[in-house]
Amino acid sequence: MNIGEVAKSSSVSAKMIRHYESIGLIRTSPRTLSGYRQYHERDVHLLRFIRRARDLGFSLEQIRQLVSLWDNPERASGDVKRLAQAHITELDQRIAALTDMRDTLVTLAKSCHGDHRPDCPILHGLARI
Amino acid sequence: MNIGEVAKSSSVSAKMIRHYESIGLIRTSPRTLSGYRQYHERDVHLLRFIRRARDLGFSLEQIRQLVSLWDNPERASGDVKRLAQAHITELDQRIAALTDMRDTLVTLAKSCHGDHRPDCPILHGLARI
DNA sequence: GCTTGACCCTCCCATTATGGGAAGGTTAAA
DNA sequence: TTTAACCTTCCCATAATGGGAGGGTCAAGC
Repeated sequence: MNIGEVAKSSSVSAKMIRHYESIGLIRTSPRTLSGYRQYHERDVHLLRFIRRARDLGFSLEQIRQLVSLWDNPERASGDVKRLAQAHITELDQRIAALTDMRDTLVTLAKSCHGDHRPDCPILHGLARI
Repeated sequence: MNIGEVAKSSSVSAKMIRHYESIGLIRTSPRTLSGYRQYHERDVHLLRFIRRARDLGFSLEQIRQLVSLWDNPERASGDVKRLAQAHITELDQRIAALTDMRDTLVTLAKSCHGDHRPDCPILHGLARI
């Protein structure tokens, strides 16, 4: 399989596949005589795994750990669970921070009459420390 | 005031103040003969405004618009409110996306016994498309 | 056999917001 | 006068992704 076909079936762009190779997230693939990268079905699986983990907000560094666990039949499921739970905690913190921002903005926006008059509590609220 | 003092009282690093100047978010400041940037109290206010907007998740492009509204006594409060509400919508979408990720991960983690055994539903869940 | 279009290759640059650090000039206090 | 704490500009780095240039390759149709 050439890179384009793998890209299509894994939903990871060819650009990104080359990038993942260059940073060592996936192994370098064999090449044809003319230099084309050659892939197999198992590469598609790995790339789908990576894509899905990205969609779930894992960083490439975290995915690197997940991949090494995935590759390793010796790993304990506890290792994977710990990684997942650390990531859940991280997501919770980001959600809480965004929710705080949102609530502050909603409060500011409520107090603004939002018409043609120049006076605006949102700007006052932003200016005040 | 030199840049270091402004940085301290606005909570915006000197590095960032120079950067904001270079991208035209704030005006170029006057210099001393030896080239030191000189600031006044109103610059501290503006930088605090920017800092607070950043903390609320506004991008620098959005802040550029807010600053021009702030600077402009002619602007209608409705303009500001529209910007704020667009940003609230954006925050809501990001919160929803993160919450989805979190819920998926929690479901996966729950189904994983998390002990020394190698079998792990989290990895199966990530691998499945 | 030759053209053509769809591939593929590498390399460089851009994004967003922030920071590190080098190399060198300035200021103020001891 | 020395010295420490400033300041300056310039280059590089981050994370993840994409755009595009310049050029090679492959397969199908003529």
